[in-house]
Formats: sequence, structure tokens, C-alpha cells
Amino acid sequence: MASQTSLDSLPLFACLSETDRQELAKLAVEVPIKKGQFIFKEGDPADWFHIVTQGNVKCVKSNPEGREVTLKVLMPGDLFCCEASAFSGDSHPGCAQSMGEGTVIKIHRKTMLDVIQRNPEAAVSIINYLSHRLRESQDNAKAFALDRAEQRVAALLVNLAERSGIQETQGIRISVRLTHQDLADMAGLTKETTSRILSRFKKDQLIAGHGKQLFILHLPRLQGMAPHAIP
Amino acid sequence: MASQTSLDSLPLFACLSETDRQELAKLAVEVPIKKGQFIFKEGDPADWFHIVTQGNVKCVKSNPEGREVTLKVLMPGDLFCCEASAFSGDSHPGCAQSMGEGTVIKIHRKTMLDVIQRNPEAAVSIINYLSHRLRESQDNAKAFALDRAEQRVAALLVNLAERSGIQETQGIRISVRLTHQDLADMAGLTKETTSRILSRFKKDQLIAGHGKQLFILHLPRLQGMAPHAIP
DNA sequence: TCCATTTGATGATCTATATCATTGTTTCTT
DNA sequence: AAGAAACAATGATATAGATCATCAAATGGA
Repeated sequence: MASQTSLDSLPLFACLSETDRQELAKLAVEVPIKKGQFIFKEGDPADWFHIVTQGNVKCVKSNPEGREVTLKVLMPGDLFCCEASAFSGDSHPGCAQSMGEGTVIKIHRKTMLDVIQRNPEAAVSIINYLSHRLRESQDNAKAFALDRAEQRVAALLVNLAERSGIQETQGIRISVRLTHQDLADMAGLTKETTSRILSRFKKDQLIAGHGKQLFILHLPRLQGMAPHAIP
Repeated sequence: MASQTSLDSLPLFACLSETDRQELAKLAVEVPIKKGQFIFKEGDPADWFHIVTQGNVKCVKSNPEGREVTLKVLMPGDLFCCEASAFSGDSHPGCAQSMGEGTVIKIHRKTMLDVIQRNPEAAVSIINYLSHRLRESQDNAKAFALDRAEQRVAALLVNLAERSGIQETQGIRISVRLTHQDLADMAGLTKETTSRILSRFKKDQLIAGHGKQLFILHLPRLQGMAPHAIP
């Protein structure tokens, strides 16, 4: 059972009445997750709706040869990238793997559908969330199809800075701890190519970092490298 | 104003009451589209919700150098790939361009939101539609990131066969007329590479075709080439 | 139906990125 | 705190697919 507070802070449920929220909190389950743990795997039945409350979870797809892409790294408050299937009752199209210690809330499909049926506002907020995710995913697909390695890494760093960056004296710290392999999987590159690009960015004073701590030193220049939508 | 029949045949509105559907038909606008015409461009305000009723429309994104990807080719009955923004009231993240003569229905954002607010079932059907589109888009992104040119073309042909194929004596005819450039834009390749792959497929008796008429001769083998999800 | 334009086929070459390989550095584990 | 394991940096080489180029075939507008 999820604590009242963790549900309260979710924008997705902000529109619910106090009673509805209490009801939902009673039916939601909060579970701890540890590094590397799969919350679900590709092909598993999608009966639960998941929300990250602490830590980070990555949504991953892989090919038969074992290479993988990370479609999204989720931050606290995010619904799982594969939640889509929970609505339609399909199986999961990808894996969700924890990137460290954390917690997730699980809400059963039926509970969720019930909430939506009774709260048109909740339905609209889910629709908006999915719309946003669809746009994001199409953007991603476009980047894979058209952008060069360096542009993709730049865009990735900008995105991470926006979503998890913390302003510090040295620069913007990316609060998610990521290896080069992690970044490579997000950019659709090999770890070697990613490493070389990051080395270049360091030499050019765009970023800094020791180990897995990444600092963005010059966000505007990185933004300039990432391709922009037509004005 | 859209004819009653065109709205009746949309699965998306199947759940509406007769009165609601008549109401909607009165507020919906049906417009003709001709080859090459942009229904909207990237950056345009997304105040309308679009549905293809006849013909085909492609959803396109391009980079500053002019190269483009086709994120989706829409068939009659499909909502536009960029409809997502109509819900959240953003601007269009890509272009929608007609591939030939046809018609589309336009429904204003407000009308649509109104329908959703009053019909929880309609909301759920939109949620399911968006979920499906999200999964599709993530699949696409995965293909761009991990699959080889030949696999992508094979997967594309299988998808087109499923969505627009008509069984005929010679094989399955792809009812959408597509140039090699069109196919290349969908697979994230150049027209030359696509052309070479198609030549190979023809030599191997997987496909046949004269001009823009494409026939699938051996669907199972094409399906076998496209990478499969983990079982 | 004819001619202009668009599209297709295919060769030659180039290049971004993958792959393979090695050595040094950081991070975990106990 | 030491040793093992994971990760980072970077060179050398290979390759899928892009790019450039040319000619033939199909299509569509007058």
C-alpha cells in the first residue's frame, strides 16, 4: 500500500478528489527496487501500471544479438515508458530495469481504468501525458534516423540537464549516475564512439566530470549543436 | 461539415451515442486534400484534430539540411500522427502531407475535449489509440537504433502489407503508391540503398513490382528477416 | 500520344561509426 | 585497505551505408 504523500505529489492525480485519492492510495502498492533489477521484461503481461517514486528506471529494448537501446530514463514522478500497454491489456513491448536503489508504485490496470472512467479530468491528464510521450518518442526516432552521433550526444546531455540537472558552482550536475555505456544506449551508439565524443566535449570545455559525475559547463553551446525544429 | 457516414465508420467513435455522434458530425469539417498538399507544417498551432477519411497522408519530420523521415503513413480511419499536440494545445512537432487525392475530417480541439469529458468510453478509446501509437513509435525508434538496412526494409514491407495489403493472384498488393524515396524516408535510408535492397528482394522472389505497384510474394520470409521481439 | 520530368537501377568511391584491441583508472566487495 | 571487477581512454582497422554519377524506364501533363 502506497503512502498518501507519494500519491499526493504526482501531478497526474492532482485533479482527483481527496476521497478518490485516498481510495487509490489504499489500492496502490509501493515496492522497493534495487540496482539492475527488472521490474518487468519484454513480453511479460502488462497488468500493472507503474510510477517511479524514488531512484531511476530505464526502459530498454534489445535485439536478438543482445545490443540494446534505452528508450527513456525515468525520473521520480514518471509513469513507465511501457505503461501504454497496461491500458490496452497487452504484453510489455520492452523491459524496465532499475538503475539503482529506489521505489515504484504499482496500480492495477482495473483500478486505473476505474479511476479514469469516473474522472474525466484524470483521463484528460493521462491523454496529455501520452501525447507528450508520443511526441518525445517521435523526436527520438527522428534523431536516430537523421542526426549525427555528436548531435545526438549533445541533445541527450541537454535533455538530461533539463530533466535531472542541479545547478552547482562547477556547472549543472546531472543527478543521474550514468556510465558511457548507459549514455551510448540512449544515443544509439557504441560506448567507444560515445567516449570519444565526450572526450572532445571535455577538451572543448563543454562538460566536465570525474567518474560517473557529469557536469554541463556550457549548456547554450550544447543546445546549439543539437538540431533545432524549423522555426 | 462531415457526413454522418464517415464518422459512423470510425472505430474511435463507435462508443458514442447516436445523438452525440450526430452532434459531432455537425461540428466536424470534411475537407478535400490533393497530392503534395501540406495539411499542416511543423510549428503550426495545433488547434484541430485530424482524421484521414480517404487517401493517404504522411507524417514527416525534417532536419535543417533538408533530409526527412516519414514517421508514419496514415490510412483512412487513422488519426494524424501529430494529433497528440492537439490535445495539449501545443504546436505541431512535424508536417502532415497528403500523398494523393483524398479527404480529411477536422474536429476542433475544444469539441474533441468536450466529447472526451462527457464520454469516459471515448477517453479510454483515445488512450488506447495513443498507447498503441506510442508503442509503434518506440518500436520504430528501436529499429532505427539497432536494425540493419535490410531488416528495416523487410519490416516496413511487412507492415505495409498488414496495413494496406490486398490479396491478389500475383501476391499481396500494397495499395499505397510509394516511390523508392518514400520507402527510403520511412526506413531512414537513402533512395539508393533502398533501391538496391528492393532489387535484391526481387531477385530472391520475395517481392515483385512494376513501377509504383508493389507485390509481396513471400510474406513469411520477409517476416523472418525482420527482427522479432523476445518470445 | 509525345515529350518533359520524375523515378529506378546500378557502378565507383567515400566516410562515419562500429569493431577489435590494449592499457590505465575508478568503483565495488569483503 | 587491498584485490577484483567494471569502466574509461584511445589507437588501428573494418564496413555498412552514404554520396556522387550515369543511363534507362516509367509517368504524367500538354
